[in-house]
Amino acid sequence: MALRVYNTLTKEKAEFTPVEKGKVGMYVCGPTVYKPSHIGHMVGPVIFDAVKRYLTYLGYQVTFVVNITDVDDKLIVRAKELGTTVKELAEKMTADYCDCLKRLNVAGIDLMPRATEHIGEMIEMMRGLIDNGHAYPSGGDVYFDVSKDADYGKLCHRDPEQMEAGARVEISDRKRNPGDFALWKGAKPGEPSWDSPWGPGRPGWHIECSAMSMKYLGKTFDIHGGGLDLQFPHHENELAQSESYTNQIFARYWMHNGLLKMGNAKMAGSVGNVVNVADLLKKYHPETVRFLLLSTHYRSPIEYSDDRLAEVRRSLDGFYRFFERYQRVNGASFHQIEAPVRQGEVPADGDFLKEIGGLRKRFLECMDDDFNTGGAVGVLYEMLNKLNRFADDKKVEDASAKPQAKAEFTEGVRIFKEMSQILGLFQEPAVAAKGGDDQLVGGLMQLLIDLRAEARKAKNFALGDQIRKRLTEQGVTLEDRPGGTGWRL
RNA sequence: GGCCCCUUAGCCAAGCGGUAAGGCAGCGGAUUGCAAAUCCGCCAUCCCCGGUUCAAAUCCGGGAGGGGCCUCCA
Repeated sequence: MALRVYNTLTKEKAEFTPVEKGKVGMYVCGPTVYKPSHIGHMVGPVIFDAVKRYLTYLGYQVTFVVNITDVDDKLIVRAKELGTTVKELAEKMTADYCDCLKRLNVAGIDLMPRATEHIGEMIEMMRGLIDNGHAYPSGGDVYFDVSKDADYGKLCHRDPEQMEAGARVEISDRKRNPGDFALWKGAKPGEPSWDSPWGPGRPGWHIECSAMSMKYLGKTFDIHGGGLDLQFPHHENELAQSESYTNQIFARYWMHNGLLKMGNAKMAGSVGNVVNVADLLKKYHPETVRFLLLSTHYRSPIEYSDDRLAEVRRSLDGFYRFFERYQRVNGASFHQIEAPVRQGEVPADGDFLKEIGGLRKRFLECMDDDFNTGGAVGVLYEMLNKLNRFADDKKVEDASAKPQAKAEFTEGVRIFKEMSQILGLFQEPAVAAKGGDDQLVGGLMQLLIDLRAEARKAKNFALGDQIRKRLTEQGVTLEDRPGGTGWRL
């Protein structure tokens, strides 16, 4: 089966074929760095990180670019409020953004170009657009002339005339048409500015993405992604100016992710209901957040709430307990397993591995179908169930377990790991139980477990249960397993 | 006012014409001294009304409810 991708431009799924065989260029719109990142900012990066992982798994060499908008009205206003410079604010907030990405295991971004470092490219592009009649300077500004672009509106499937009807576009006597948008804004006193043939100023919002994406990925590249709310005007304008400039197709596949919802409204700075990533991560492990974002298909809105996060946290427990189980069987951590990337069928002997192989196939089919991570996550749960069942049936934790059974079990776990890596999940121990590494706590726990064991041996269950009950009150759960008693927080 | 999209069990969520994945919660059972963990089983006919089809959650038309965009927004 081949990878199929939904394209906003055509409104349908089509088989994915890159411009250049074996390579993929992917550009995703990043944040305007004027405030700390909220969770909504993480949706795109996490999803496209998974997209890159999967494309890489399929053998493509992927270049993943996320831009940083480091000059803009909001930055100027915010910097003034804080009594700092735009540059300093941008640097600080970019660091925050990068830190959030790192914690959510978004590891695939190759380049993060800054708008302010590409003024030259933008000027060159504007010059070209003015020369070919698609843009015009006006009173120190430069505008894109929408009326000169025959297929303007094709991304959003809108007729420009209809849009203008009830539109509340910025009125300016410098524009020829109300729908025209600024490529360059003439400097006002006190604002950061750069020299240009049209006088000092700064770039408009859309031009940076055209200039930078084409610089790093070429005039025609494969995937352009971003939030659904960026479709218009940002992406429509980006597309219009780029294709007017090069006379070539800009991005071949436009992918738009659904927005995060708080209750029944989207989460956004403009709505004022944002949840800071840094704050959130104080309460929930990053993997819980990543898992939540990948549990839904990327084009659907994602329900966000504290209850939901708590539920995800609970549902993740099954995986984490299984990893502990694996460690009991093999003595090594699940996280150290090397799971090679294998194309095609995995050779399988025996019903168990055939079953796991079948699930692996289903997982891959989900990903092939427009990166259906939600379906893929479901398959992961099914694998977990099969793995546990096999472990129960064959008693792989017992010393008497057959080496053959243990080997099959281990191979099954490797396949599970191979799949989970594609989603960027379970890469590191997520619940290194608080205090679990602490020698003193470990020693004290062993003491209590030993005392309880003695009480139980003497059939003093009342005392044994009291020890367990009081530990439960402290948030410690005991598990009596064949090989002895374990505990976790 | 215009343009899009969504509606699947108590909650979250796959599904893209062939008779409803998965998770959380709940219930019953195995296991356990009792638990925990794990396993087994149970738990929906897909917002409503029509239509197309041998066959529809899936296609078409209408209705109801919710959301997004048209303005900065991931």
